[in-house]
Amino acid sequence: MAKAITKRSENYSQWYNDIVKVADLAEYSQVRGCMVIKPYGYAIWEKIKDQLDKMFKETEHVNAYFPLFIPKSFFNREAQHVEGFAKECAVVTHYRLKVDDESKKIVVDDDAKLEEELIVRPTSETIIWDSYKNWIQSYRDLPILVNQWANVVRWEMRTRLFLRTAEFLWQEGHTAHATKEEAMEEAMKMINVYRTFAEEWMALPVYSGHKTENERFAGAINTYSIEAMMQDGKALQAGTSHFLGQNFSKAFDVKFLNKEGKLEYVWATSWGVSTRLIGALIMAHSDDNGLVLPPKLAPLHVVIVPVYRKPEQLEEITKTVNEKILPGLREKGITVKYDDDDKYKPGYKFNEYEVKGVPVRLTIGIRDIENGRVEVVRRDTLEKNFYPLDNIADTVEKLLNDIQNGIFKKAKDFRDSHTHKVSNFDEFKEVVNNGGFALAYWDGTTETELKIKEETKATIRVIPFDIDQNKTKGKKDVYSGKDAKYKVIFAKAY
RNA sequence: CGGGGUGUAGCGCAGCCCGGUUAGCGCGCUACGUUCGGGACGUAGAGGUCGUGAGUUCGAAUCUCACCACCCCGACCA
Repeated sequence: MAKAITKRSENYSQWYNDIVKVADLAEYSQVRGCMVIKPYGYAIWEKIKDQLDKMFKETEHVNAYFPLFIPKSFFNREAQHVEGFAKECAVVTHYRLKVDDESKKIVVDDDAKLEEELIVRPTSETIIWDSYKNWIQSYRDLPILVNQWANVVRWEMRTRLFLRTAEFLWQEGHTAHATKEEAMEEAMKMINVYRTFAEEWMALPVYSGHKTENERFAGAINTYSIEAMMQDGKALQAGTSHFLGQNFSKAFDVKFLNKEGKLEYVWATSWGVSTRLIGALIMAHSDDNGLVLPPKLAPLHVVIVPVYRKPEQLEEITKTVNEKILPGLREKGITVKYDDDDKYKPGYKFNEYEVKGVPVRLTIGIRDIENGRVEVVRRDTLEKNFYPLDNIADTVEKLLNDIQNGIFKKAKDFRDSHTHKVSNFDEFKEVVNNGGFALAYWDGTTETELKIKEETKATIRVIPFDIDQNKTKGKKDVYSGKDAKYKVIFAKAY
């Protein structure tokens, strides 16, 4: 065993690191906290990106691109926003290097100091709203429904591949609207897009709902979030959508003339998901044998491994594969690789594709051709079966569907069985400490929320949309014992 | 920023305490041969500014000082 994977039960976070490594998704670079996303990891990001981009366009959004650098002064405009990001900004102070006369080494040229420092964007609200000021004069200019695919930098203290890196890739939608209602609707629409994407494409069941005031995005009036459960029972915030009210339009003085001829401030939203989704994918579905990917996001759906001894045998297998397998699969839009590389043995290949989470493997040898069959292995269950060569494309197509649905169900069953209603604080602590979501009543105060966090490290992940909050009457807060306002999900989070 | 740790071949490490010829080991890599239905084996080989700088010494991977970088555990975060 050249590539050992730590078992989840032994050390969950080491297991995660091992998966990233053996599946060849990413590695740390020479730059602190920054990762190199390797081709296979990037291919997954491209699948995510392509589908989301399609969904954004279906909801009438367009893409644009804004600068990487933001003048420092822009951050002064929105007080809460600065406060949220100031502590983790990379700052550009100079624009030139020179060779030092004495040491002969490259040094920063002190003569090339910037008049005003530039901040490497931690998020783009400020620079975008500065532009929107010029774009918007009339209600006829609204709405603006723009998305940007970009990288951002947040100088985090502690980083983890995909989950929290100093630089990460994401998309950020920034919309401007004439009315409050329309903006609120937009924020809700986009959290639902995220939810659909998570559940239908990532096979990742999520709870969606409001964030509490304390957990809100810096500068937002309201933040919606989708929260997923990882296999250690911890929560991962997988996507957020914010109703920003008029905070940014006021900060950047973006007004429009309405139909009545009156000047009004514009209403805003922003929403984003990042390469963190790849971390979610890994931690939700993978097992001790390696990565497990939902077929809809797998860069490669099917790999075909030939088994042979002599060149003539390989030739015969190749002929069969080319004639009877590849065309049918490709016709169905299934991505397939025939790995006839003679440098590696079948056993090596089996493991290679298994750790990389390729959903379906076909193994074919001379014996199989004689019997008109092929061995089919599904990655999620590792089940092996022989199927007739004849309608193999249909078989594989159905199998891919089964896997997509199967891993969603598995993840949902896991989440549901680790989500518990708790009626007192002892139960609460037990659920949260054992890894799980606690459904509990909350009195609605930040004070209680913070005390619970201090004692248990659990936070309110979300005030779920699909819980009728009117039914909290007569219920008591799980910690304070005061009258409950909401029924919420508490958990330890990444 | 507080606490701990590590820098030696592409990767993972030993050697350092107690200085001494040519700096080792495993994996990986290259060539050839035998293998090939779950990570094959043999033989031969290539690969090193011992993190950087200064000092002690006849002699430094090893001792001293400074610096740099990274990792782990906390507080903060998508």
